[in-house]
Amino acid sequence: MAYWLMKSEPDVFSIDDLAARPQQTEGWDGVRNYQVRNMFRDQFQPGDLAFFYHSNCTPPGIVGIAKVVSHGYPDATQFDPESDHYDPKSKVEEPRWLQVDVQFVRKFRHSVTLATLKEHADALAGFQVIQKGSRLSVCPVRPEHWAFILKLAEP
DNA sequence: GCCAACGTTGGC
DNA sequence: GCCAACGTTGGC
Repeated sequence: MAYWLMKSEPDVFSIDDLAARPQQTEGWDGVRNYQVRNMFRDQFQPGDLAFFYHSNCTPPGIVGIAKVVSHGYPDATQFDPESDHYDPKSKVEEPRWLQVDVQFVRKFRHSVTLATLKEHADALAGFQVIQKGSRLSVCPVRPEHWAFILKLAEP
């Protein structure tokens, strides 16, 4: 079982939105980055856990946990001309973009802000989110980092 | 296959 | 709103 971090802008889709969905489950669609596509395709497994990260907000940080509940599968929005994520170059026979489904697990009483994460740069060496210029919307989390951050969130 | 131009992300 | 960092595109 692997650990992940998934970013979302709370104005667009927050952890509270996830908790309010039917079955508390939502398709993580609209990702248009090949590295993330490959992670969805090759590495994501049902049962994996992910930190839910709020980006582009004040303050940015990890706000809770979601569970991966599907393998990677074609993202329907790439074929929908009405969608913001429409990709005219993607073919149904050969979908370019994948999504996974995630389910709400819990929200932290206190989120772990980016500033807090940076204060623990030593313990979190190699953690992508505190790397300057890190822009991947989905990234792997090492088990020791996962455990360390959990202790920050729920001491 | 290089690389400049462009678009996007996301912290501040 | 600014801007640094990065990914992608497309001309050559």
